[in-house]
Amino acid sequence: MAETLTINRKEQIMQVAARLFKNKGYEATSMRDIAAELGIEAASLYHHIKSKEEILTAICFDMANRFVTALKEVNDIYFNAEERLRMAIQYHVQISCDYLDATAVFLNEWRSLPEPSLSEFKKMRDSYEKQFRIIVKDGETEDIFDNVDEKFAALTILSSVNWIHQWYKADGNMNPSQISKKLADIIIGGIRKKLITDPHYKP
Amino acid sequence: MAETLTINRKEQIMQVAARLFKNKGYEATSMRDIAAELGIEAASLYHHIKSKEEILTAICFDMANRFVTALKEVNDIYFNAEERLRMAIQYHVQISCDYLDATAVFLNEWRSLPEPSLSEFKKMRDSYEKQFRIIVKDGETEDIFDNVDEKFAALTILSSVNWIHQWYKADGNMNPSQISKKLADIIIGGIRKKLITDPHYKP
DNA sequence: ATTTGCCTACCAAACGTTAGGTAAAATGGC
DNA sequence: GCCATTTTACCTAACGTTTGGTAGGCAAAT
Repeated sequence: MAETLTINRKEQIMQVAARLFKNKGYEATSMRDIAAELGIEAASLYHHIKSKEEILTAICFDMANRFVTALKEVNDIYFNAEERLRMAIQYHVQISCDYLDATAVFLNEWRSLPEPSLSEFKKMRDSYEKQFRIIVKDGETEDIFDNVDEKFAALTILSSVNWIHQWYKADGNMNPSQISKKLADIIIGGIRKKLITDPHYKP
Repeated sequence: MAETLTINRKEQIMQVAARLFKNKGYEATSMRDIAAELGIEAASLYHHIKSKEEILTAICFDMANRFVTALKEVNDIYFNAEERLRMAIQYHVQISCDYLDATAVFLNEWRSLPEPSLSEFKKMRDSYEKQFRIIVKDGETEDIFDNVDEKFAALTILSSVNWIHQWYKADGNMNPSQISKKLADIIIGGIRKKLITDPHYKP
């Protein structure tokens, strides 16, 4: 979550919670843990938030909306499949790096969402994944991508980008733009149509 | 875990626990949950196992050893980097599919391991990842792989194979061998050296 | 005077686990 | 095969601790 000069207590709670949820897991993080990080008592958190579940729900749906909105933008601005895929990966990587903690929570802790949020979340996630499938399918139609199983390709793409929260460091030697370019190169290189004149190519 | 005709109670506990840990998470799964699945009382579990943590530790280290052993075999049997990488992916995929529940626990629940198991686990995991890096590096030396950042490539490879537990179904339309071949094709296709005669290639 | 944001005290429920007991199964001697 | 003894695998009851959360109070800020 983006840093501002002064943030209110609720926002502090969300940020600390996201960090602790990422590192320990939602279930293993107590309200007393969160409060201690903020230098207050657990009961005081309830002045600002309704419940522990409210925190998790907010983090997960905030991230879901970011990813969905970014992908919509990609589809609105770009037209050919390779560009869309590159940009989709780039946006996804950028958001993941900008919101590392919340992304980790989004990816790993949704199982603890209460119903009906859980079902709703799964729908959003499935819809997001389907968009990647459509892009791959369009690439095949445009004769630029191999005839891969587009569900498989989409899952592979998403799985490779969804691990960044485990190793990315803002002060590391790769920035989000470089990461997304390298990732896109590998993935797109892997699903792009090959010519038989390529002596390294084995069908 | 492989199915045998009759398994003892301890093995039943491990299997049920792995399934529940995968679906609900370790922390959110109580001993009463596990016992209920087996039709007994939670206190009865302690006749067969020492503690909840013992279950998690056993699952995680059992899987770690499987992956490590398989990779060692790959390195002993195969010699060129592409073959090693293909086989490493194949073994990894096969094990993941054979032990879906335990793999998910291995990948997602290690954070709850007690010390010193946690530190030991991280070492094993880092060592396993380093082996993938060596394979990629060797491929560059053999002039078959692009000059990619081998840490990045290894992480990308592992991230793409480590999502299978989320969507693989034994009765689906792809078996582990097909999955590993497709995955290896995409990944290796993505990191393989390209010729400038390839008209689709943009440096 | 009212609002805000914290505190302390407390609650009911849930947790992993221990201890003692008992019935059924297994074992070994005859 | 029978029987006494031992072992096994469960049960109930209970423990100490932790959890998410409520309620009332108070001091500082508005």
